[in-house]
Amino acid sequence: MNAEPAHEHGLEALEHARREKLARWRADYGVEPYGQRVDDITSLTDARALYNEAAHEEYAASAAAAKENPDATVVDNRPRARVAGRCIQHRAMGKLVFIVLRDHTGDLQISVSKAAVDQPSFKLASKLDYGDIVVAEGPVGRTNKGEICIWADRFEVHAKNLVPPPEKFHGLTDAELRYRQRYIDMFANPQTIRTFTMRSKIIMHVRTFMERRGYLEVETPMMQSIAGGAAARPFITHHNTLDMQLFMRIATELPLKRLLVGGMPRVYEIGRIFRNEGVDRTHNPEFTTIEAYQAFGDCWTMLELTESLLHELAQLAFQQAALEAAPEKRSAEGAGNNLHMQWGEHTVNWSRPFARRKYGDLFEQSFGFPMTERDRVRAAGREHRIEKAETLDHWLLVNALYEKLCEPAIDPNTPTFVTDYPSAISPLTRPQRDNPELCDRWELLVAGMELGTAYSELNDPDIQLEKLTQQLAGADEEEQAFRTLDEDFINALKVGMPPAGGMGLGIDRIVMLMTGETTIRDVILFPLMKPESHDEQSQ
RNA sequence: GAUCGCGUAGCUCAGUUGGCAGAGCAACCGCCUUUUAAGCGGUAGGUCCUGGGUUCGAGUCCCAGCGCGAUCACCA
Repeated sequence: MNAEPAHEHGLEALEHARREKLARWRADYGVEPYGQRVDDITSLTDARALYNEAAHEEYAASAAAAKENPDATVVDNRPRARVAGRCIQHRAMGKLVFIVLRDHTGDLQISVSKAAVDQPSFKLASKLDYGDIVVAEGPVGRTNKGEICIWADRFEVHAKNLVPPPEKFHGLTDAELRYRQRYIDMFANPQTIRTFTMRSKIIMHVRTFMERRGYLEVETPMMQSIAGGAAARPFITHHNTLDMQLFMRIATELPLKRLLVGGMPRVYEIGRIFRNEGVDRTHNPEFTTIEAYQAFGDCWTMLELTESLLHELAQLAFQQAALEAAPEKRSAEGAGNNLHMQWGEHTVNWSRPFARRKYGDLFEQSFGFPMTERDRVRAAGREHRIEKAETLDHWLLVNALYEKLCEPAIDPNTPTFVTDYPSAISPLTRPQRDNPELCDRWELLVAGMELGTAYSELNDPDIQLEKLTQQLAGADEEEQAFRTLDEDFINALKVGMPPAGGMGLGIDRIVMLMTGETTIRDVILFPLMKPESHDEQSQ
């Protein structure tokens, strides 16, 4: 054997050891540890379910009899399975090796006996590394201790692991490494695949729900020359041959409304949007929303739609939690309409109907006077040290106070629609006929998170132009760099948009609530990370 | 951006009043046909995040920086 180069240490030495093993396997046994197509693989969970007690007993008895009397025949009617998985535990006991494999469905033990396979296979099995990907085949039986186990008579390595895997009991807990090397996190922490499987099921359910309701799914541009529909800072990019500045979209709202103008009665888009803002437990720069628009609906149409959708998703999550029984992450109780789901410190009650509270009532409840009393609002602004309390527009000040005191006062355990928003902070919403200071808009709050918003859409081009112009006038120097009046949108309204209800929901936050994950990074496969620093280059 | 916490072997973590750098797992060699985080014997593995300072002596104390996390602010 080659002497290990003296300069290698740590990670390099560990990889070197595995490369040497790989070379030995090729040279000594003629095996190729990077395998190829294998058909008819049974998942580990399905293979476990094949276990047949009677067949096992019959086999065990006849094998014991055959030991006493060499003439007796061994009866083996145990079901057979071909499985594949990554080695996550390895216990070699001389002439018998126990290996625990893991796949996307779960874990299963296999055992390789020296007597049952050819010599190369046994050598591979006994020298297998944690992290290697294996194909094995044999009868499904059990061990003396009762563990269901495949007694392999075929054993192959189909991918060699060269990178030392995380510690097998504690797994990978370092949050940064979990996100940077998600492919390791996924096999080290089975919850990760469960969460993203649930995410997929939720999105699929949203699509079938919207289809049932007669909505058409559409795709609109992610790269736009004007980033409209929200007030966030956009990411800026550039098209080379057209020498043109482009923005990544910050909302899907304005293109979708153009589709209402064009004559699509019900449209929705599920897609990624991009906001150049801070990163924290509930914000990732790119995230997924659903926006839906229904001609001749209003914000109450959207309320019913949203409440139904979320209630169905909660039922789906409830069933899933019951199936998985992953009590450390998730506990859910109830049946039918009675759905309580734990999320962090909270227990969210998804029973219908959700709560409805008027914005103004919440304000008055917190401050003891109506939000329309300008002098008292100004005084409250000073008292609660709102930034620029002296000069801020009345309604912006109301909203600052609302967000500081009223929003946190909403019961986090009860999904709550806050309705009747001030028009002044809702530039795309139609003012109420009998009280234009308020508008038909709601926001949905669950567990302290804003889950979404909906409007009765403003379809009067003149009022819309006035509101957008007003908003632009209030923009500071930095904002003016990326805010432009979308004249074509105004033109579309001039062509005529039917009255409509529109709604937007944050898919990632919904997935958080339904899976019990309290960090948005745990429901986004590859959350945005700073590049890893290389000390030689920085500084 | 502010505050707090953390940064020690591939992973998970100890490290006392400032006094020789530690454990378990993983790796390597050996033994073992029913293990369950297998066990037993042996070997190897360290820029204690980086830079400065105090000190006879710093993983430990001080300063600055970097990275990560949490909370807050920002995000209609």
